[in-house]
Amino acid sequence: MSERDPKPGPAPRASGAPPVSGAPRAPRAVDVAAAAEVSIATVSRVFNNPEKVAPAIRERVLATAKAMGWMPHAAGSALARRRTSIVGAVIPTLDNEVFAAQVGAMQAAFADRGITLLLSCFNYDQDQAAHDVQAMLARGVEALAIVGEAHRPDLFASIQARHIPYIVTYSHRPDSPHPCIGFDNRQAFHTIARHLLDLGHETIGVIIQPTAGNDRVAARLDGVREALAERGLGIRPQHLCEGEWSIDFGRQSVRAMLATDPPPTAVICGNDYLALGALLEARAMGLSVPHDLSITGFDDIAISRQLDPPLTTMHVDNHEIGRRAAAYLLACLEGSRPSALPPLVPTLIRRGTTAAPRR
Amino acid sequence: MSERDPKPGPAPRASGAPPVSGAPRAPRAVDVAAAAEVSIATVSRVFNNPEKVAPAIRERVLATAKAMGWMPHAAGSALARRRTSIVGAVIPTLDNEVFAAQVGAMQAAFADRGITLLLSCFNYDQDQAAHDVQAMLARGVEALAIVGEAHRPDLFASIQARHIPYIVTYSHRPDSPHPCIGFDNRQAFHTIARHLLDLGHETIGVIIQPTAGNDRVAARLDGVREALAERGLGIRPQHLCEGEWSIDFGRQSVRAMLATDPPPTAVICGNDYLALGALLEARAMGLSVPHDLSITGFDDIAISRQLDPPLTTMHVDNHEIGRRAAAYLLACLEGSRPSALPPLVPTLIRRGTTAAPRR
DNA sequence: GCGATCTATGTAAGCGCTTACATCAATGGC
DNA sequence: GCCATTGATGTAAGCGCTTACATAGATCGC
Repeated sequence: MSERDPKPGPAPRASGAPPVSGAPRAPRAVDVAAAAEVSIATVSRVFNNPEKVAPAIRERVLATAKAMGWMPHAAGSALARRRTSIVGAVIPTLDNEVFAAQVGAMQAAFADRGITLLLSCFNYDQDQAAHDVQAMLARGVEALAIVGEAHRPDLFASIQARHIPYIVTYSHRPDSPHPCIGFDNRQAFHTIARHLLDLGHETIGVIIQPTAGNDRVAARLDGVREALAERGLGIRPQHLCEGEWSIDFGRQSVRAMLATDPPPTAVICGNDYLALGALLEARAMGLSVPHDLSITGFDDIAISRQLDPPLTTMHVDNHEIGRRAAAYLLACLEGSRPSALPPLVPTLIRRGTTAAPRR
Repeated sequence: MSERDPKPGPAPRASGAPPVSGAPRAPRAVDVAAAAEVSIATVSRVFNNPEKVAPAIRERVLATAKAMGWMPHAAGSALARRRTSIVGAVIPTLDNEVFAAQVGAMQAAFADRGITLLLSCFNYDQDQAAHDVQAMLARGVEALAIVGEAHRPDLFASIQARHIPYIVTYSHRPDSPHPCIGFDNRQAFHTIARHLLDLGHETIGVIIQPTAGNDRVAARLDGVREALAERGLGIRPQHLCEGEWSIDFGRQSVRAMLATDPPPTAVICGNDYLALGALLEARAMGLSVPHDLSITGFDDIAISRQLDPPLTTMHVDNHEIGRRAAAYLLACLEGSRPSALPPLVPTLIRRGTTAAPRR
């Protein structure tokens, strides 16, 4: 057909010639097309619209591709199709089983739809989170799930500028500007505190993660304060320990608290890891739990039920959060505009670490 | 210059015109170039070879890009550059803190070099693993880290066909055909068994993960058998429980074992979760650990040290495995061909759950 | 002061793929 | 039996970016 006038310029790579040296290039669609004696378009159709290709040819192409070990290269198709089939998940850390479970569930849900999950762990560092989101946007993620809403405003701004669907997980505020799937942290801790108050506790300690830059944790503390206030009580400063969640921090906090006068008769912990530490240390100090000290956790991680005594905590179904987040994003990607998501309701699991205070 | 003869065909998108409807398209390099009054090549250089651009222009382009919220789109650059800057990690599950730690460490190491980590959890299913690897290859991963070497042969074959570097983690056999970073599972369990034998135990039970399709676990069992055989001992069938690793399986196994006659005086567990279950159940049954029953774990997960009594186990530095795997792959990507990797040596941590058997 | 050398920038050719449109053969209606 | 359909396949135009090479000033040596 139309001959293009040969211009000076880089000599076109002689595509038929064997590679000059070393590593054999990966096969491309055009190679498969040549080998199967069809056009490149047909090869593409076999993989994207198989019903549009005659069965005989389809099989031949499939066989050829398999023999050559060829699969459509994602970068090329992403470009042509303007769809990367990648979504991103932004979580604080994999070291907490709670987030690992969410990621696992999302990954499974997306994999079913041929969507790849990109993961970022921001280690509770807002700058890291903002940076990671940028990187994900550059990678062309089509949707984003993010733990918590206490992030730099430009993080959300840059997502919104791209008009891609996103969802905040592990948190739920009715008046949040963001779509979110999770539970009401304040309400949950209100429930826990109420449980202890109803048992007759009046001096209640709190061991909690750092509240700065963590909306979920701040809400939890508020929930406790609110419940106590309703009974005319408060948290004494010496009964409030805030620090990195870890079993060790739970241990040292409970030890410090029990050295105060009067000591608390119950301790509310921001998560199960802290509660675990509190429980182990209390027992190591020779206290009887729950009679000398009641302890509550949050999340209901796997070991909590196994402890002696088993931990009273609130159960959160993190796999369900992951699944619902994935379902929401998937729905958005398919064009529907899902309506407000109902919050999950964590349930109080009364086990062996709470009881009425000793008189 | 050379006019191309206008042919019938799709009308070129009037790129200057505002989008006809709805969603504003994401800005492209060409838009930034136009706005900054430079060529598209200069824009690209600003982001890839900034030193080749005059400072004044560089700043102008940077400012324009920022104002427009533009970043080079990964799919486009991957294609042009023939480098995706993606590597894949293939692990059994995130529910085990051991693998979560490896992934976390790798992710951090790669992120430093601008490399994105793609994650797949194959849930101990070999077909899933093979499938996931295919998907990753299609995504253009430039390297791959895979837990264990008990995989379908075509999994390794397809990696090798692509000539991309890979590494097997959490396992180390001197005679493995694959580069690997990990430890000698057989040796490690030989050490554990020896520890118990040296304490005077002769009736030793084993609670272990399914060995089928799991080279690491099979090697562990071999290690125990070998150590016992050296003393003329063996594992009685009723003292060998093989099943899914979970705290509950540890519990029920120990209960079953203790109902046999004679019961074992020590139990070797395939990992800390199983040991945890064994310890909790033994205590719940009123036994004194370690005097009535010695228990060992493997991995040294976070809670193990915190238990009462603290668990005797072997410590494996999984973050280190992740870091080394990442370092190895990074080195390969930079062209060097690192030599054989030395195995890590897990260390026996004698804590409170092992002692001489009661006479 | 003039050609040789550099340096900064622009031009355009792909990277590997998808897909709108063109084409061509086979089919069916009347 | 001929034209309008229909269905299968091919052609070629991008998708957004990088980079080899071309080019045009600026700089420098003698």
